[in-house]
Amino acid sequence: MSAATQTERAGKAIRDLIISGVVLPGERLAEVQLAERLHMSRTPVRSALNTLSHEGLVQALPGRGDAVASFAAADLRHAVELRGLLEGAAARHAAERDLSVFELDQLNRVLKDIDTLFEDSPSEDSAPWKDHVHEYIDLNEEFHRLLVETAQNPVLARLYEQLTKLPFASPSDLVVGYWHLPGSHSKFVAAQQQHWAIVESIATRRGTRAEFLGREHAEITTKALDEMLHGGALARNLMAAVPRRTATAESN
Amino acid sequence: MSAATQTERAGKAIRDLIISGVVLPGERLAEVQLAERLHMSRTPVRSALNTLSHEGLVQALPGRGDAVASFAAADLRHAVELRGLLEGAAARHAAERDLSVFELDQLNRVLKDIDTLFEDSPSEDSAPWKDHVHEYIDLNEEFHRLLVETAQNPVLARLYEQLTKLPFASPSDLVVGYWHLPGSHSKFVAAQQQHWAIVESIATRRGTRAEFLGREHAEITTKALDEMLHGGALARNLMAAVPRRTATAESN
DNA sequence: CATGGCGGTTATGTATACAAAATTGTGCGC
DNA sequence: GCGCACAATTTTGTATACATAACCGCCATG
Repeated sequence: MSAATQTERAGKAIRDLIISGVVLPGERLAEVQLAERLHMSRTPVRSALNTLSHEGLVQALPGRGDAVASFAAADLRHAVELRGLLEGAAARHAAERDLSVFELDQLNRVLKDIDTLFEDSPSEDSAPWKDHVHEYIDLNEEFHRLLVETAQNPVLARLYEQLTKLPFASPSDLVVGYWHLPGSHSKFVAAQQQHWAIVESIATRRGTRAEFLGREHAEITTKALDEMLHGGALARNLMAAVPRRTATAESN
Repeated sequence: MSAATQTERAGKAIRDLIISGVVLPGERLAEVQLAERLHMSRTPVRSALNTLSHEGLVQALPGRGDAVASFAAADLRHAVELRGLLEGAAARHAAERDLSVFELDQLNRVLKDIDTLFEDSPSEDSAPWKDHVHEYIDLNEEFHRLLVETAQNPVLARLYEQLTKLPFASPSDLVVGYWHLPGSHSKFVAAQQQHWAIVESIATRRGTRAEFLGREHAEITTKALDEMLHGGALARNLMAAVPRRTATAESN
């Protein structure tokens, strides 16, 4: 039907269960229970849980299966900061190596597309602003992906991928929730200016500037994160480590 | 016998097969074949391969099992540089937070122990120098482990762990091969001075200095790595991506 | 009443049989 | 002789049965 293998289906399904908050942080994930719910055998469930534990979404308990991982607010901030660190390193690597005009064009084109988006809605009150969220997310992710790819550093790319597997560390994870908040428009415009500055630094081979711009770029996300945390706009089901019994039966 | 579960045994065994060069980079790792060799069923082998692919030692081929991962010389350098980046971040975090005297004492004590080692053999010609390798490795690893732990940043710690799972990215992976090369003594002494400088920066809350010292500290390893690469002292079985047929039968 | 062992129960760990997919080899047609 | 399709074989993916270890309540005992 949807995915290729049962294991992939299981991974997606369990991830959704966690992110949507159906299962809460700290809660045990029993194989049989999951297998029943997903209408498959324990084998692919087990395999998926193994993968998810490596990705950090579930915590493996030695000899006692797995539980949903829980994160503190500080963890979110740290993850974003680390993404900035890695993207900064990527920007430096890109700046310090010989990159083709094609690669630079790729980066420029994505940023031009984002510019077009903002020209189309120059303020928060503009009509198309609201509808542009997903276009922006796609383009933003494409830019960050390109940036890491352009560094041509497989080890860095791997580490970056592992970090952004966390459901709040990816470049666009918070965008959808922040887009509609008042004052967000200027933040995204500022972020886009940083995008341009990063590419300019890369094009002119200024590695140090590129690195620090990459790090500073993450600060905007951190700011947005803090606003969302204080305003309660962040309905994250991953954070509160509320212990809850397994409770398959609702008899009480 | 040795380990707790078959899966752990499989993981250890396969890792050894790869690191010792029994199986070469790019070579396919068939489950049945491994299961036979390790005298167990496919299930724990499969589980271990899954884990190893997340650690980066084997590469998962979608739908076609796994193959031994291969690394280029540039990958080794990049891994070391990234370790410096993360240790620098850890040092900064440690410097910028309120750490207890106990934590500082722990760091100081490890460094004092390393000092004792060097006082015991002040030059390469000193008698006990050769025998101190493993003591140094233990203490060095303890220091780097403590440094990351002191940052109190679980996301960073996780990322660091994932990076150092690579068999050449860990702080002491190259030490044993470099120890006996001429001129290494001064390098280790210099590294130890950087250790002290890092702890001093942390103690005096100088985060930026701590971070850059952490990054610079990795440069020594990079230097050592280059020497070993040029001198052929690095008998790594992970690097050459020699394609080889599966060849269970040697009939031809 | 607290505690510690004991057995029932449930969960994970492992083996194996079977299904499906991919690879390889082979033969047919051109 | 070359290429393509098809079948044989191998390999991975999945289900299920069994083994083993962890958990939980109970009862005996101090």
